[in-house]
Amino acid sequence: MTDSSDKKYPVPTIRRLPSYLRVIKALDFEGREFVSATDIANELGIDSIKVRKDLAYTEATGKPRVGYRITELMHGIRSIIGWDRNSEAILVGAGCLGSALLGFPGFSKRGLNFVAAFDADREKYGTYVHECEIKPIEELEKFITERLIEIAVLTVPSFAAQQVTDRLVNAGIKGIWNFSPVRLKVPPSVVVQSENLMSGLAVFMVRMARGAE
Amino acid sequence: MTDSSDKKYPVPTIRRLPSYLRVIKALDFEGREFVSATDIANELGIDSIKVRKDLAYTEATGKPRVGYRITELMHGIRSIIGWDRNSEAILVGAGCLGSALLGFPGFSKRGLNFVAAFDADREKYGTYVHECEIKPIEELEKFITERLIEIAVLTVPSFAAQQVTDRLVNAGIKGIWNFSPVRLKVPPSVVVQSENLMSGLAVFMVRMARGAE
DNA sequence: TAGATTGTTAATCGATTAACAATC
DNA sequence: TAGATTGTTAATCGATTAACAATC
Repeated sequence: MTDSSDKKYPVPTIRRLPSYLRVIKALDFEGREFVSATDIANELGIDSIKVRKDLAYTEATGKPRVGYRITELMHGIRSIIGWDRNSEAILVGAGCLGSALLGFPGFSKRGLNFVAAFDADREKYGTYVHECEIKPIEELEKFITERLIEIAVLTVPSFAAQQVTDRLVNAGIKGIWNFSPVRLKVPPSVVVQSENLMSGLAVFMVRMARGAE
Repeated sequence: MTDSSDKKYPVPTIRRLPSYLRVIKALDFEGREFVSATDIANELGIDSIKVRKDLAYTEATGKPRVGYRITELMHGIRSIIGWDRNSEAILVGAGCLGSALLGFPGFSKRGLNFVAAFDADREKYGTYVHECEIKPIEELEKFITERLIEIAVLTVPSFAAQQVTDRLVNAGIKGIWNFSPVRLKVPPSVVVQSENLMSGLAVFMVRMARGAE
C-alpha cells in the first residue's frame, strides 16, 4: 500500500498543489533553500492559512520562523499528485485538441508519456504529431493489451466518445482523462476524469456580465 | 441593469449549467417538450435535488408532475451564462493550444467569436488558422482600440503572459480567459478567468493511485 | 530573548442533501 | 383522485477562515 492509497486528500487541495509546485520550483531555480506558506500565498494571491493547511497533507514538515525546505516540499507535493512516477498513456482522437495535447511538453515533464495516438482518419496513419505516431483506431485493443497501457486521454468527437470508451475499458484501460463533453459510462473500477472547457467559459461570461468584483 | 448583474449565482451552479443545456438540447432535438429535474439528473448521474435547486436560479418555472418547458429552460440557462449574446474576442498566442481553440466550433456557437489572433512569430503573419487571420503582435493595441474588443483569450508561453496582459489591459481589454499557468496581475476592473489543465491532471493521478472508488 | 511561522483546534461560511408542503 | 414533481426551508457536510499554543 502506497502513501496515497489510504489517505484522503480533499479535491480543492489537490487542485492547488500544482500551483504551489510551480512557485517553489521557481524559487528553487533562484537558489532559495526555504519557503514559507506566506511566501507561496503572497505569490499566488491566496490565503496563507489555506496554503499551510494544504502543505500539512504533504510529508514535508516546516520549521517555525524558517518555513519548509524547498527540496523536501517539492518531493512531498510530487509524491501526492504522482508526478514523481512515470506512466505510459495513449491518446485517442488526434484532432485539433488532441494534437495540441500531444505537443504539450508539460505532460511528459510530469510523468505522463504519450506512447501512441489513435485516430479514425486513414490519412493520418503513420504520420507523427510531436514525435508521437498516429495509428489506426483498429489497432487500439492490440496496442493496449500488448503494452499494458492503463491510461487513455480521450479527445474524440462527442458522438464517438462512449463507443471508444467501451473499447478502451474492454482492452484493460484503468483511467480515462476525458476531454469530450459527454458523461462516460464505465465500470466502477475505471477512473474517469472529465475536463469541461465550457464550464470555464460559463463562469467567465457570468463574471464578465457582473463586471469585475 | 441586466438580469445577471444584480443576482449572485454560485460558481458550482454556473459550472453545471452547460451540462444541463447539453442534455436538454438533445431532448429538444428528439422532439421532447418538457423535462424534469430527475430526467436531467439521471442522464448526468448526479442528484436531482441539486439540479432542481440549480434550475431555480433560472427564469424558467416548472410544473409539478410535468417538469420544465424545454424551450423556456434553454433560454433561461443561456441567459444566465451569456450564451444568448454575441461577443467579439481576440486570441493571443497562436501556438498548439491557441490554434486548437481557434478551431473549436463550440465557442462561436456559444457567442464567443474570434475576430483575430496575434502571435510573435513572423512566419505566421497573414496565415489563417480556421478562418482566423494571424496578425503581428505589434498590431495588438491598434486592433483592440479600433474594434473596441473587450475579451482576450491568452495562450502565450508563461514567460510572456504578464507582459502581454499589461498590453491588453492598457488597450482596454475587460476580460482575459487565461490558459497560461501564471497568476496575472490586473486592475480590479478587469476579469481574469484562469484554466489550469495541471489541476485536472493532478486530481486524475491521485484518483488513479487510489484506484477507482 | 523576541517574534515570525508552524501545526492544530475551533468557528464560520457556503454548498449539498434531506424533508415536506404545495400543486398540477 | 392519487401521486409525481416543484419550490423552499431545514439539516448536514465539508472547506475556508480564524485563533492560538508550540517552537525555532
